[in-house]
Amino acid sequence: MLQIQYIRENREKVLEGLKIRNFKNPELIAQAILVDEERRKLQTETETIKSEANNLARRIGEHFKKGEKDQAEALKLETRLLKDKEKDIDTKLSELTVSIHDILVQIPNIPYSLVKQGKSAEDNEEVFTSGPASSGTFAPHWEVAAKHKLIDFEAGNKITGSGFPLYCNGGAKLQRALINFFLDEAVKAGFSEYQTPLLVNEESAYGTGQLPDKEGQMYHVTADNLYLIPTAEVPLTNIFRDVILKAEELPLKITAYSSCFRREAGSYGSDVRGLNRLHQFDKVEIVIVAHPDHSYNTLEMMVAHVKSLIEKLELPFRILRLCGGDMGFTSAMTYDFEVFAPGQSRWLEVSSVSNFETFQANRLKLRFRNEETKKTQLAHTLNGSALALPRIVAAILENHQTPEGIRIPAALVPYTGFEILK
RNA sequence: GGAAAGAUGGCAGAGCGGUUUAAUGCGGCGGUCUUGAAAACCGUUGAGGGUAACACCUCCGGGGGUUCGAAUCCCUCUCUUUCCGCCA
Repeated sequence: MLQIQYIRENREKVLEGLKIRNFKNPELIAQAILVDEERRKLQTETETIKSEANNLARRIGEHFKKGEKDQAEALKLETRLLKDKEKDIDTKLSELTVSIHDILVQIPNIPYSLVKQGKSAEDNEEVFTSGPASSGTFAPHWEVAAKHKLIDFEAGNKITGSGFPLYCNGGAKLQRALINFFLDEAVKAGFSEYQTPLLVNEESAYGTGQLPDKEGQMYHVTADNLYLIPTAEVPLTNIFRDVILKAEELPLKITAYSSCFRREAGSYGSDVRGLNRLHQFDKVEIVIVAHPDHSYNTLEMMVAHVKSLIEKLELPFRILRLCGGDMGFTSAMTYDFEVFAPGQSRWLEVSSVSNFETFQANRLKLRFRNEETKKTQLAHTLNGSALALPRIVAAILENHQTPEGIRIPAALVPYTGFEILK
Protein backbone atom coordinates (compact mmCIF):
# COMPACT_ATOMS: atom_id res chain seq x y z
CA MET A 1 0.00 0.00 0.00
CA LEU A 2 1.30 3.44 -0.92
CA GLN A 3 1.43 6.12 1.74
CA ILE A 4 -1.13 8.84 1.30
CA GLN A 5 1.48 11.51 2.09
CA TYR A 6 3.59 10.15 -0.76
CA ILE A 7 0.66 10.31 -3.17
CA ARG A 8 -0.18 13.81 -2.02
CA GLU A 9 3.36 15.04 -2.53
CA ASN A 10 4.18 13.10 -5.74
CA ARG A 11 0.94 13.10 -7.63
CA GLU A 12 2.45 13.40 -11.11
CA LYS A 13 5.10 10.78 -10.46
CA VAL A 14 2.46 8.36 -9.20
CA LEU A 15 0.27 8.89 -12.25
CA GLU A 16 3.23 8.33 -14.58
CA GLY A 17 4.04 5.14 -12.73
CA LEU A 18 0.51 3.88 -13.10
CA LYS A 19 0.70 4.56 -16.84
CA ILE A 20 3.75 2.30 -17.08
CA ARG A 21 1.65 -0.41 -15.48
CA ASN A 22 -1.29 0.26 -17.78
CA PHE A 23 -3.33 0.70 -14.66
CA LYS A 24 -7.00 1.07 -15.55
CA ASN A 25 -8.18 3.32 -12.74
CA PRO A 26 -5.84 6.31 -12.45
CA GLU A 27 -8.78 8.40 -11.21
CA LEU A 28 -8.31 6.68 -7.86
CA ILE A 29 -5.39 9.01 -7.22
CA ALA A 30 -7.51 12.14 -7.49
CA GLN A 31 -10.15 10.49 -5.33
CA ALA A 32 -7.63 9.53 -2.67
CA ILE A 33 -6.25 13.05 -2.48
CA LEU A 34 -9.72 14.56 -2.30
CA VAL A 35 -10.93 12.26 0.46
CA ASP A 36 -7.68 12.71 2.35
CA GLU A 37 -8.05 16.47 2.28
CA GLU A 38 -11.55 16.22 3.71
CA ARG A 39 -10.35 13.73 6.29
CA ARG A 40 -7.58 15.97 7.52
CA LYS A 41 -9.95 18.89 7.80
CA LEU A 42 -12.31 16.88 9.99
CA GLN A 43 -9.43 15.60 12.05
CA THR A 44 -8.33 19.12 12.89
CA GLU A 45 -11.91 19.96 13.86
CA THR A 46 -12.37 16.98 16.14
CA GLU A 47 -9.01 17.55 17.76
CA THR A 48 -9.88 21.13 18.58
CA ILE A 49 -13.11 19.95 20.20
CA LYS A 50 -11.32 17.24 22.14
CA SER A 51 -8.81 19.74 23.37
CA GLU A 52 -11.61 21.99 24.65
CA ALA A 53 -13.37 19.05 26.28
CA ASN A 54 -10.16 17.99 27.99
CA ASN A 55 -9.75 21.47 29.41
CA LEU A 56 -13.32 21.52 30.69
CA ALA A 57 -12.94 18.11 32.33
CA ARG A 58 -9.84 19.34 34.10
CA ARG A 59 -11.65 22.44 35.39
CA ILE A 60 -14.62 20.36 36.53
CA GLY A 61 -12.25 18.22 38.51
CA GLU A 62 -10.76 21.28 40.19
CA HIS A 63 -14.20 22.67 41.07
CA PHE A 64 -15.24 19.37 42.62
CA LYS A 65 -12.10 19.26 44.65
CA LYS A 66 -12.78 22.71 46.04
CA GLY A 67 -16.39 21.71 46.70
CA GLU A 68 -17.77 24.18 44.15
CA LYS A 69 -20.56 21.96 42.92
CA ASP A 70 -22.60 24.58 41.10
CA GLN A 71 -19.76 25.71 38.91
CA ALA A 72 -18.92 22.09 38.12
CA GLU A 73 -22.49 21.31 37.08
CA ALA A 74 -22.56 24.36 34.85
CA LEU A 75 -19.46 23.24 33.04
CA LYS A 76 -20.88 19.76 32.63
CA LEU A 77 -23.68 21.18 30.48
CA GLU A 78 -21.14 22.90 28.29
CA THR A 79 -19.27 19.66 27.80
CA ARG A 80 -22.37 17.84 26.69
CA LEU A 81 -22.78 20.16 23.72
CA LEU A 82 -19.20 19.59 22.69
CA LYS A 83 -19.65 15.85 22.97
CA ASP A 84 -22.60 15.82 20.57
CA LYS A 85 -20.63 17.80 18.03
CA GLU A 86 -17.63 15.54 18.41
CA LYS A 87 -19.64 12.37 17.97
CA ASP A 88 -20.98 13.70 14.71
CA ILE A 89 -17.58 14.53 13.31
CA ASP A 90 -16.03 11.30 14.55
CA THR A 91 -18.61 9.26 12.68
CA LYS A 92 -17.82 11.07 9.45
CA LEU A 93 -14.13 10.86 10.16
CA SER A 94 -14.10 7.09 10.58
CA GLU A 95 -16.18 6.74 7.40
CA LEU A 96 -13.62 8.76 5.49
CA THR A 97 -10.75 6.78 7.02
CA VAL A 98 -12.33 3.57 5.81
CA SER A 99 -13.02 4.92 2.36
CA ILE A 100 -9.50 6.27 1.89
CA HIS A 101 -8.13 2.91 2.93
CA ASP A 102 -10.45 1.18 0.48
CA ILE A 103 -9.06 3.39 -2.27
CA LEU A 104 -5.42 2.92 -1.28
CA VAL A 105 -5.56 -0.88 -1.29
CA GLN A 106 -6.64 -0.72 -4.92
CA ILE A 107 -3.58 1.25 -6.02
CA PRO A 108 -0.60 -0.89 -7.05
CA ASN A 109 3.04 -0.12 -6.37
CA ILE A 110 4.81 2.47 -8.52
CA PRO A 111 7.37 0.86 -10.88
CA TYR A 112 11.08 1.59 -10.53
CA SER A 113 12.72 3.75 -13.20
CA LEU A 114 14.18 0.73 -15.06
CA VAL A 115 10.77 -0.84 -15.60
CA LYS A 116 9.45 -0.44 -19.15
CA GLN A 117 5.86 0.19 -20.05
CA GLY A 118 4.09 -2.88 -21.40
CA LYS A 119 0.87 -4.81 -21.36
CA SER A 120 1.71 -8.47 -20.96
CA ALA A 121 4.43 -11.10 -20.77
CA GLU A 122 5.29 -10.38 -24.44
CA ASP A 123 6.71 -7.00 -23.44
CA ASN A 124 9.11 -8.33 -20.81
CA GLU A 125 12.79 -7.59 -21.41
CA GLU A 126 15.23 -10.45 -21.59
CA VAL A 127 18.27 -9.26 -19.63
CA PHE A 128 20.24 -12.51 -19.65
CA THR A 129 20.21 -15.83 -21.45
CA SER A 130 22.47 -18.77 -20.77
CA GLY A 131 22.80 -19.78 -24.42
CA PRO A 132 21.14 -22.41 -26.56
CA ALA A 133 19.64 -25.49 -25.00
CA SER A 134 21.19 -28.82 -25.89
CA SER A 135 19.85 -30.38 -29.04
CA GLY A 136 18.32 -33.80 -29.55
CA THR A 137 14.98 -35.31 -28.72
CA PHE A 138 13.67 -35.08 -25.21
CA ALA A 139 10.68 -36.61 -23.52
CA PRO A 140 8.45 -34.45 -21.31
CA HIS A 141 9.14 -34.90 -17.62
CA TRP A 142 5.91 -36.75 -16.88
CA GLU A 143 6.98 -39.52 -19.22
CA VAL A 144 10.46 -39.65 -17.70
CA ALA A 145 8.96 -39.66 -14.20
CA ALA A 146 6.59 -42.49 -15.11
CA LYS A 147 9.31 -44.54 -16.76
CA HIS A 148 11.52 -44.44 -13.66
CA LYS A 149 8.61 -44.43 -11.19
CA LEU A 150 9.72 -41.12 -9.63
CA ILE A 151 6.33 -39.48 -9.29
CA ASP A 152 2.92 -41.12 -8.94
CA PHE A 153 0.36 -38.59 -10.10
CA GLU A 154 -2.51 -41.08 -9.93
CA ALA A 155 -1.80 -41.95 -6.31
CA GLY A 156 -1.72 -38.24 -5.40
CA ASN A 157 -5.00 -37.91 -7.21
CA LYS A 158 -6.53 -40.71 -5.19
CA ILE A 159 -5.22 -39.43 -1.85
CA THR A 160 -6.13 -35.78 -2.33
CA GLY A 161 -6.86 -34.65 -5.88
CA SER A 162 -5.08 -33.34 -8.92
CA GLY A 163 -2.14 -31.07 -8.27
CA PHE A 164 -0.97 -33.06 -5.26
CA PRO A 165 1.67 -35.46 -6.61
CA LEU A 166 3.20 -38.33 -4.68
CA TYR A 167 6.98 -38.41 -5.03
CA CYS A 168 8.45 -41.90 -4.86
CA ASN A 169 11.89 -43.32 -4.11
CA GLY A 170 14.48 -41.52 -6.27
CA GLY A 171 11.97 -38.77 -6.97
CA ALA A 172 11.45 -38.14 -3.27
CA LYS A 173 15.20 -38.29 -2.69
CA LEU A 174 15.79 -35.74 -5.42
CA GLN A 175 13.32 -33.37 -3.76
CA ARG A 176 15.07 -33.67 -0.42
CA ALA A 177 18.47 -33.19 -2.05
CA LEU A 178 17.33 -30.01 -3.78
CA ILE A 179 15.84 -28.56 -0.60
CA ASN A 180 19.06 -29.17 1.32
CA PHE A 181 21.16 -27.84 -1.55
CA PHE A 182 19.15 -24.62 -1.82
CA LEU A 183 19.16 -24.05 1.93
CA ASP A 184 22.90 -24.66 2.23
CA GLU A 185 23.60 -22.26 -0.63
CA ALA A 186 21.41 -19.59 0.97
CA VAL A 187 23.14 -19.98 4.33
CA LYS A 188 26.52 -19.74 2.55
CA ALA A 189 25.31 -16.49 0.99
CA GLY A 190 24.60 -15.08 4.44
CA PHE A 191 20.92 -15.85 4.93
CA SER A 192 19.71 -17.04 8.35
CA GLU A 193 17.63 -20.18 8.19
CA TYR A 194 14.12 -20.28 9.61
CA GLN A 195 11.31 -22.78 9.76
CA THR A 196 7.94 -21.07 9.75
CA PRO A 197 4.31 -21.91 10.45
CA LEU A 198 2.51 -23.14 7.33
CA LEU A 199 -0.76 -21.54 8.41
CA VAL A 200 -1.10 -17.83 8.98
CA ASN A 201 -3.79 -15.58 10.40
CA GLU A 202 -5.64 -12.80 8.62
CA GLU A 203 -3.31 -10.05 9.79
CA SER A 204 -0.31 -11.80 8.25
CA ALA A 205 -2.07 -12.49 4.96
CA TYR A 206 -3.02 -8.85 4.87
CA GLY A 207 0.48 -7.68 5.79
CA THR A 208 2.10 -9.13 2.70
CA GLY A 209 -0.81 -8.25 0.43
CA GLN A 210 -2.46 -11.64 -0.15
CA LEU A 211 -5.57 -10.18 1.38
CA PRO A 212 -7.82 -8.63 0.38
CA ASP A 213 -7.29 -9.06 -3.37
CA LYS A 214 -5.91 -12.60 -3.67
CA GLU A 215 -8.31 -14.25 -1.28
CA GLY A 216 -9.26 -16.93 -3.80
CA GLN A 217 -5.66 -18.06 -4.28
CA MET A 218 -5.28 -19.34 -0.73
CA TYR A 219 -6.73 -22.36 1.05
CA HIS A 220 -8.78 -21.09 3.95
CA VAL A 221 -9.27 -23.11 7.11
CA THR A 222 -12.58 -21.61 8.11
CA ALA A 223 -12.96 -23.33 11.48
CA ASP A 224 -9.99 -21.38 12.82
CA ASN A 225 -9.88 -18.59 10.24
CA LEU A 226 -6.36 -19.44 9.13
CA TYR A 227 -4.82 -19.55 5.67
CA LEU A 228 -2.39 -22.11 4.26
CA ILE A 229 0.61 -20.16 3.05
CA PRO A 230 1.00 -19.72 -0.74
CA THR A 231 4.70 -18.97 -0.12
CA ALA A 232 7.06 -18.70 2.85
CA GLU A 233 7.26 -14.99 2.01
CA VAL A 234 4.11 -14.54 4.08
CA PRO A 235 5.35 -15.85 7.46
CA LEU A 236 8.93 -14.70 6.86
CA THR A 237 8.01 -11.11 6.07
CA ASN A 238 5.47 -10.97 8.87
CA ILE A 239 8.21 -11.65 11.39
CA PHE A 240 8.83 -7.94 10.98
CA ARG A 241 5.25 -6.74 11.33
CA ASP A 242 5.16 -3.80 13.77
CA VAL A 243 8.91 -3.91 14.24
CA ILE A 244 11.38 -1.02 14.44
CA LEU A 245 14.88 -2.18 13.46
CA LYS A 246 18.19 -0.51 14.14
CA ALA A 247 19.90 0.83 11.03
CA GLU A 248 22.92 -1.40 11.62
CA GLU A 249 20.73 -4.51 11.45
CA LEU A 250 20.14 -3.85 7.74
CA PRO A 251 20.30 -5.63 5.42
CA LEU A 252 18.55 -8.44 7.26
CA LYS A 253 18.70 -11.64 5.24
CA ILE A 254 16.57 -14.69 6.02
CA THR A 255 15.56 -17.88 4.27
CA ALA A 256 13.15 -20.75 4.79
CA TYR A 257 12.08 -23.93 3.13
CA SER A 258 8.35 -24.54 3.13
CA SER A 259 5.57 -26.32 1.41
CA CYS A 260 3.36 -23.89 -0.47
CA PHE A 261 -0.34 -24.20 -1.16
CA ARG A 262 -2.20 -22.53 -3.98
CA ARG A 263 -5.73 -23.10 -5.18
CA GLU A 264 -4.87 -22.02 -8.74
CA ALA A 265 -8.53 -21.64 -9.56
CA GLY A 266 -9.11 -21.35 -13.27
CA SER A 267 -5.94 -23.01 -14.57
CA TYR A 268 -6.40 -25.60 -17.28
CA GLY A 269 -4.76 -27.35 -20.18
CA SER A 270 -1.10 -28.02 -20.89
CA ASP A 271 -0.26 -25.42 -18.27
CA VAL A 272 -1.12 -27.85 -15.50
CA ARG A 273 0.34 -31.00 -17.05
CA GLY A 274 2.77 -32.92 -14.83
CA LEU A 275 4.69 -30.68 -12.46
CA ASN A 276 4.01 -27.46 -14.33
CA ARG A 277 1.40 -26.11 -11.93
CA LEU A 278 0.52 -27.72 -8.62
CA HIS A 279 -1.67 -27.05 -5.61
CA GLN A 280 1.08 -28.11 -3.22
CA PHE A 281 4.76 -27.65 -3.88
CA ASP A 282 8.05 -27.05 -2.13
CA LYS A 283 10.11 -23.91 -2.26
CA VAL A 284 13.07 -22.25 -0.62
CA GLU A 285 12.41 -18.56 -0.23
CA ILE A 286 14.83 -15.72 0.46
CA VAL A 287 13.71 -12.47 2.08
CA ILE A 288 15.70 -9.31 2.71
CA VAL A 289 14.85 -6.19 4.68
CA ALA A 290 17.05 -3.45 3.28
CA HIS A 291 17.88 0.21 3.74
CA PRO A 292 16.06 2.23 1.07
CA ASP A 293 19.37 3.58 -0.27
CA HIS A 294 20.71 0.10 -0.97
CA SER A 295 17.70 -1.98 -1.91
CA TYR A 296 18.43 -2.09 -5.63
CA ASN A 297 21.99 -3.29 -5.03
CA THR A 298 20.42 -5.88 -2.80
CA LEU A 299 18.06 -6.89 -5.59
CA GLU A 300 21.01 -7.44 -7.93
CA MET A 301 22.72 -9.53 -5.25
CA MET A 302 19.62 -11.73 -4.98
CA VAL A 303 19.51 -12.10 -8.75
CA ALA A 304 23.15 -13.18 -8.74
CA HIS A 305 22.40 -15.75 -6.04
CA VAL A 306 19.48 -17.30 -7.90
CA LYS A 307 21.50 -17.28 -11.11
CA SER A 308 24.30 -19.22 -9.47
CA LEU A 309 21.85 -21.87 -8.27
CA ILE A 310 20.50 -22.54 -11.74
CA GLU A 311 24.00 -22.56 -13.18
CA LYS A 312 25.09 -25.16 -10.65
CA LEU A 313 22.15 -27.30 -11.74
CA GLU A 314 23.43 -26.91 -15.33
CA LEU A 315 20.08 -25.85 -16.72
CA PRO A 316 19.48 -23.53 -19.69
CA PHE A 317 17.72 -20.40 -18.48
CA ARG A 318 16.96 -16.77 -19.08
CA ILE A 319 16.29 -13.78 -16.89
CA LEU A 320 13.48 -11.35 -17.67
CA ARG A 321 12.86 -7.93 -16.28
CA LEU A 322 9.10 -7.73 -16.13
CA CYS A 323 7.32 -4.89 -17.85
CA GLY A 324 4.87 -2.70 -15.95
CA GLY A 325 1.82 -4.62 -17.08
CA ASP A 326 3.11 -8.07 -16.11
CA MET A 327 4.43 -7.13 -12.70
CA GLY A 328 2.70 -8.16 -9.50
CA PHE A 329 0.51 -5.64 -7.70
CA THR A 330 2.93 -5.09 -4.82
CA SER A 331 6.24 -5.04 -6.71
CA ALA A 332 8.32 -2.06 -7.85
CA MET A 333 10.62 -4.19 -9.97
CA THR A 334 10.67 -7.93 -10.64
CA TYR A 335 13.07 -10.31 -12.35
CA ASP A 336 11.67 -13.65 -13.45
CA PHE A 337 13.91 -16.66 -13.98
CA GLU A 338 12.78 -19.20 -16.55
CA VAL A 339 14.42 -22.54 -17.25
CA PHE A 340 13.98 -24.24 -20.61
CA ALA A 341 12.10 -27.53 -20.65
CA PRO A 342 13.09 -29.18 -23.94
CA GLY A 343 10.62 -32.06 -23.53
CA GLN A 344 7.82 -29.51 -23.81
CA SER A 345 9.72 -26.86 -25.77
CA ARG A 346 8.69 -24.19 -23.32
CA TRP A 347 10.08 -21.94 -20.64
CA LEU A 348 9.10 -22.58 -17.04
CA GLU A 349 9.19 -19.86 -14.41
CA VAL A 350 11.22 -21.08 -11.44
CA SER A 351 11.89 -17.87 -9.58
CA SER A 352 10.58 -14.37 -9.23
CA VAL A 353 12.75 -11.85 -7.42
CA SER A 354 11.20 -8.53 -6.46
CA ASN A 355 11.82 -5.29 -4.65
CA PHE A 356 8.66 -4.04 -2.98
CA GLU A 357 10.31 -0.89 -1.68
CA THR A 358 8.03 0.43 1.10
CA PHE A 359 4.82 -1.04 -0.31
CA GLN A 360 4.73 -4.03 2.05
CA ALA A 361 6.58 -2.24 4.84
CA ASN A 362 3.83 0.36 5.00
CA ARG A 363 1.19 -2.25 5.70
CA LEU A 364 3.49 -4.17 8.01
CA LYS A 365 4.64 -1.03 9.82
CA LEU A 366 8.18 -2.30 9.33
CA ARG A 367 10.53 0.56 10.11
CA PHE A 368 14.09 1.31 11.06
CA ARG A 369 15.63 4.22 12.88
CA ASN A 370 17.45 6.54 10.52
CA GLU A 371 20.68 7.54 12.22
CA GLU A 372 20.87 10.93 10.51
CA THR A 373 17.31 12.12 10.98
CA LYS A 374 16.88 10.18 14.28
CA LYS A 375 13.41 9.32 13.04
CA THR A 376 11.73 6.07 12.15
CA GLN A 377 11.42 5.37 8.46
CA LEU A 378 9.86 2.57 6.42
CA ALA A 379 12.34 -0.09 5.32
CA HIS A 380 12.41 -1.80 1.93
CA THR A 381 11.45 -5.45 1.61
CA LEU A 382 12.59 -7.84 -1.10
CA ASN A 383 12.03 -11.49 -1.73
CA GLY A 384 12.61 -14.21 -4.22
CA SER A 385 12.32 -17.93 -4.79
CA ALA A 386 15.62 -19.73 -4.50
CA LEU A 387 14.15 -21.89 -5.83
CA ALA A 388 10.74 -23.45 -6.49
CA LEU A 389 11.14 -27.22 -6.69
CA PRO A 390 8.64 -28.77 -9.11
CA ARG A 391 9.66 -26.95 -12.25
CA ILE A 392 13.33 -27.40 -11.38
CA VAL A 393 12.66 -31.12 -11.06
CA ALA A 394 10.82 -31.02 -14.38
CA ALA A 395 13.74 -29.21 -16.02
CA ILE A 396 16.29 -31.66 -14.60
CA LEU A 397 14.26 -34.62 -15.82
CA GLU A 398 13.92 -33.10 -19.28
CA ASN A 399 17.39 -31.61 -19.76
CA HIS A 400 19.56 -34.27 -18.19
CA GLN A 401 18.08 -37.42 -19.71
CA THR A 402 20.58 -40.00 -20.89
CA PRO A 403 20.07 -43.58 -22.08
CA GLU A 404 21.12 -44.79 -18.59
CA GLY A 405 18.79 -42.49 -16.68
CA ILE A 406 18.79 -38.90 -15.48
CA ARG A 407 22.19 -37.36 -14.90
CA ILE A 408 22.47 -35.57 -11.56
CA PRO A 409 24.46 -32.29 -11.83
CA ALA A 410 27.79 -32.49 -10.02
CA ALA A 411 26.83 -29.85 -7.44
CA LEU A 412 23.86 -31.95 -6.39
CA VAL A 413 25.57 -35.35 -6.19
CA PRO A 414 26.78 -34.82 -2.59
CA TYR A 415 23.12 -34.35 -1.67
CA THR A 416 21.57 -37.22 -3.63
CA GLY A 417 24.34 -39.70 -3.05
CA PHE A 418 23.96 -40.96 -6.62
CA GLU A 419 25.00 -39.67 -10.04
CA ILE A 420 22.31 -41.28 -12.15
CA LEU A 421 18.63 -41.29 -11.25
CA LYS A 422 16.72 -44.28 -12.61
C1' G B 1 -10.96 -29.59 26.61
C1' G B 2 -11.68 -27.88 32.29
C1' A B 3 -10.08 -24.32 36.35
C1' A B 4 -7.54 -20.00 38.13
C1' A B 5 -4.55 -15.70 37.50
C1' G B 6 -2.82 -12.09 34.33
C1' A B 7 -1.75 -8.55 29.74
C1' U B 8 1.19 -1.13 31.50
C1' G B 9 7.07 2.28 27.72
C1' G B 10 13.62 -1.59 25.23
C1' C B 11 13.17 -4.69 29.96
C1' A B 12 11.50 -5.11 35.11
C1' G B 13 7.58 -3.05 37.80
C1' A B 14 3.95 0.61 40.57
C1' G B 15 -0.73 2.78 39.64
C1' C B 16 -7.36 0.32 40.36
C1' G B 17 -12.10 7.28 38.82
C1' G B 18 -9.49 13.82 38.72
C1' U B 19 -1.32 16.73 41.07
C1' U B 20 -0.41 9.94 35.70
C1' U B 21 0.49 15.65 31.05
C1' A B 22 2.32 6.89 33.31
C1' A B 23 6.07 6.67 39.60
C1' U B 24 10.57 3.98 40.42
C1' G B 25 14.62 0.77 38.95
C1' C B 26 17.63 -1.35 35.00
C1' G B 27 19.31 -0.63 30.13
C1' G B 28 20.40 3.21 26.05
C1' C B 29 22.18 8.19 24.77
C1' G B 30 24.59 13.07 26.13
C1' G B 31 27.45 15.68 29.76
C1' U B 32 30.58 16.82 34.40
C1' C B 33 34.86 14.68 36.70
C1' U B 34 39.41 11.78 34.64
C1' U B 35 45.67 11.13 31.00
C1' G B 36 41.88 7.39 29.50
C1' A B 37 38.24 4.19 31.55
C1' A B 38 35.18 2.65 35.67
C1' A B 39 32.44 4.62 39.72
C1' A B 40 29.69 8.81 41.20
C1' C B 41 26.69 12.89 39.87
C1' C B 42 23.54 15.83 36.30
C1' G B 43 20.50 15.69 32.07
C1' U B 44 17.96 12.90 28.42
C1' U B 45 15.42 8.56 26.57
C1' G B 46 8.10 5.16 23.35
C1' A B 47 4.93 5.36 18.76
C1' G B 48 1.55 7.78 15.34
C1' G B 49 -0.93 12.23 13.60
C1' G B 50 -0.47 17.57 13.32
C1' U B 51 2.58 22.43 12.79
C1' A B 52 7.15 26.68 9.39
C1' A B 53 8.16 25.75 14.57
C1' C B 54 5.19 25.52 18.87
C1' A B 55 0.43 24.33 20.47
C1' C B 56 -2.64 20.36 20.20
C1' C B 57 -4.75 15.14 19.45
C1' U B 58 -4.47 9.63 19.80
C1' C B 59 -2.29 5.07 21.91
C1' C B 60 -1.57 1.34 29.00
C1' G B 61 -3.47 -6.52 24.61
C1' G B 62 -8.03 -5.70 20.51
C1' G B 63 -13.16 -3.92 20.18
C1' G B 64 -17.46 -1.74 22.60
C1' G B 65 -19.80 0.75 26.92
C1' U B 66 -20.56 3.86 31.71
C1' U B 67 -18.75 9.05 33.12
C1' C B 68 -17.95 16.02 32.68
C1' G B 69 -13.37 12.92 33.23
C1' A B 70 -11.02 5.79 32.43
C1' A B 71 -4.56 2.54 32.62
C1' U B 72 -8.19 2.45 36.75
C1' C B 73 -15.38 0.57 36.54
C1' C B 74 -18.64 -2.76 33.11
C1' C B 75 -19.22 -6.06 28.62
C1' U B 76 -16.76 -8.84 24.92
C1' C B 77 -12.79 -11.02 22.13
C1' U B 78 -7.72 -12.51 21.74
C1' C B 79 -3.37 -14.04 23.88
C1' U B 80 -0.02 -15.50 28.02
C1' U B 81 1.14 -18.11 32.59
C1' U B 82 0.05 -21.98 36.27
C1' C B 83 -2.64 -26.51 37.53
C1' C B 84 -5.56 -30.74 35.56
C1' G B 85 -6.87 -33.81 31.24
C1' C B 86 -5.32 -35.56 26.32
C1' C B 87 -1.20 -36.29 23.01
C1' A B 88 3.41 -36.69 18.38
